[in-house]
Amino acid sequence: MARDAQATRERLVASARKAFSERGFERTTVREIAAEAGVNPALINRYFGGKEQLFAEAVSIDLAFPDLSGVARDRIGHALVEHFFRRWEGDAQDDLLRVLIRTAATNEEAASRIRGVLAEQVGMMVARVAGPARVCERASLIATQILGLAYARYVIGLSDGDVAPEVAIAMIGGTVQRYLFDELP
Amino acid sequence: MARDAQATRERLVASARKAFSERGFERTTVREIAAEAGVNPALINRYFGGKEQLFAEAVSIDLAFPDLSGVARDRIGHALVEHFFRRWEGDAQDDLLRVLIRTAATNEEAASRIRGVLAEQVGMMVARVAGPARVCERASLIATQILGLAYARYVIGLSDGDVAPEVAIAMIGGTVQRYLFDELP
DNA sequence: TTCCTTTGTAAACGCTTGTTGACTTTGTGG
DNA sequence: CCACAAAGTCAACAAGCGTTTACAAAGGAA
Repeated sequence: MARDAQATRERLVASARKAFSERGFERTTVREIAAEAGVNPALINRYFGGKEQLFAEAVSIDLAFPDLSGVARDRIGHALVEHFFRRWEGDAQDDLLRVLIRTAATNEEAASRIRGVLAEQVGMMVARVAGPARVCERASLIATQILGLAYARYVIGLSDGDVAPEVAIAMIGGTVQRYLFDELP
Repeated sequence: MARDAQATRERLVASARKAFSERGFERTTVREIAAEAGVNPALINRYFGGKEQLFAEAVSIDLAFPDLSGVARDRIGHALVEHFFRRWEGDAQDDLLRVLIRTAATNEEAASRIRGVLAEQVGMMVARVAGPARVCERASLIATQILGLAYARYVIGLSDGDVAPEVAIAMIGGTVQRYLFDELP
């Protein structure tokens, strides 16, 4: 080995995540990514094959749902919303959900990725806490609310002044709670 | 007058709306827009000054909230969600909210436009039906849910199979109802 | 040391983009 | 009829993009 190729790969992936999360896929240039990583743009092609493949590699998301077994049944919705808020408050500039939400707007690959996360991770969580009945519908309903919250905060730019975290956790938590457990028509 | 410049302008705006709503701002080219309108790309610069200005002119949105005076107080949320569904079911390919949601992801001008609509139109509606107290918070909460619904359907591509309209109207209508009238913490 | 693979750079390529300025067509008022 | 302004076309521009190709530095093995 010479001059640690592994490390440069990882720096490129990190720069890519940051750039994609700030500007989305189309507005981000490989030249920017390479510059931020301190290397030559050509390396992106050498290591990943191109911009598309770098994106695919940079964006693999894990919602990391918390352990809900110790949470009272009537507080699960609130716990989930609180989980996302905690995740977002930490200034992880490269938060992958943010990358995807921004990028999915004009990128089918990213949209498909979100559908996958929805079906697998959210669906799994719903099945675990609320049982197997109508999992897909409940997961989709929850997704409309959580994606909307993320979109409003990080794309539209609504601030804590517009939706204070404690208000959001209380009210939106109640909504998720309903989507989890209320009887569907 | 010769060869109706007014009509050409309007055809360009219509093509622009359609293109922006399908592909967002960056992915749409002035050449596409002009081709769809059946004219030369140079006319976009002649009439609007450039792509940015065409976008600004093409996107001026009116949510067109229905008259809610005849709706029972405990059904207002449902009526609102139903209103949006009706709006979206009609295959208005050039629906402006769709344009904005897609474009705002990477375009600050569009994001700012949504903030404006939120503050003015949604805020106004909330004030009218629920009174002046904490209008901004209620409007923001409603926005997270409605934007999320639109995002899920038109960006992520969730279908009626994932969230059937009647289920969505019932459940999400209930949510909007809570955001309008429930006591906030 | 010498060789040779790995890691990185430099410069250019081909393409598409938004935009521009000069030109042509068209309808109409004098 | 005929000029003339309005409406539209055409071809080219400069800039930026992702990508490729050829070449230089680096370091371990022989």
